[in-house]
Amino acid sequence: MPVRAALTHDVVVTFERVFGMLRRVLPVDELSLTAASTLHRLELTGARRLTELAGLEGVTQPAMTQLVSRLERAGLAQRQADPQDGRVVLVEITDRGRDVMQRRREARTQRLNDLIATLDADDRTAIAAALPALHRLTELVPPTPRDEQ
Amino acid sequence: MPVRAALTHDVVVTFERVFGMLRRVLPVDELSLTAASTLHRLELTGARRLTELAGLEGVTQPAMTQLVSRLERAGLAQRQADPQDGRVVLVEITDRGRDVMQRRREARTQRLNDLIATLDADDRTAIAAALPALHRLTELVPPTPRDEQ
DNA sequence: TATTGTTATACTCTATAACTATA
DNA sequence: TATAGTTATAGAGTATAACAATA
Repeated sequence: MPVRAALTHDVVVTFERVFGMLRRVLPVDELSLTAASTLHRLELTGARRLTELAGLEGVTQPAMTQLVSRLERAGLAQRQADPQDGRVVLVEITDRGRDVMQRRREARTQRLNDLIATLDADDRTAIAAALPALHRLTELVPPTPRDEQ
Repeated sequence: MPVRAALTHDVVVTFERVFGMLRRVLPVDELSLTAASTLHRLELTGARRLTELAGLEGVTQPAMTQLVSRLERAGLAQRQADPQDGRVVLVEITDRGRDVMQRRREARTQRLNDLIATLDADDRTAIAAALPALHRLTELVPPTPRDEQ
């Protein structure tokens, strides 16, 4: 289907432009992409096993071990023992971690707000109208791609 | 303006979800974000000075020196002398660099295409309708934020 | 003296391989 | 013996500070 393929190409090019723009506009505020994504997941879903987090975030188990150690050192997450299985480490976000994520979202929103405010009403409407579709798009990805390997 | 602020908040949250989804779906294929962005810029605009690239990409001069060295080692870009000014290094993309970028875009398009194809027609239409607005949004960012410092 | 770029050094983040502890 | 996690080691990618070369 040529129409669909052309749309996809435009989507890829536009997403890459948006990526680049956000990378320059939004400060990393001390959290790596994986760190922020992991904390966000812990915020939404509660405690998770370390290996499970590694699979969900698409990094190796040693990488997640180190990320969790860094988050723990920064007071943003903490390890817990699993009473059922002595091998397992459960990871959960701390109150401070929630605060940091909250402030991060506010700072990013403020930055982007200045840009979006300069768009005309039609453009803002078009973006707003696409958000539900984009949200559904993100939900299409199998959440645990590594679990099947 | 509450409407506008609410929109921005939703945009930030959705963009972050899209970011995370793309990070898991699209393989990095050996190019870092900065490397891909730099090559893309060199593709579009031709040879640029090293310091200029550092400013455009939002990294320091030493970081760009090292990135260009890695790109050169991989055969994707090359340094050239500036005949007008002996201090200046001009960087340009190679034919192999263009090939790599082309294949990268094709691979990403193919991956995303599978996802987008599963959306319903209304969602695809909404996303397509938002692309021009998103493109304009990316153009709002001053291209060389570090030049003014 | 100012500008352009490189080198030196250090830290984060990632990977693979080898290891420890529990099941 | 298999699974969960950590430690060891190496490389990419970034920063700041010090340096060399050219203007």
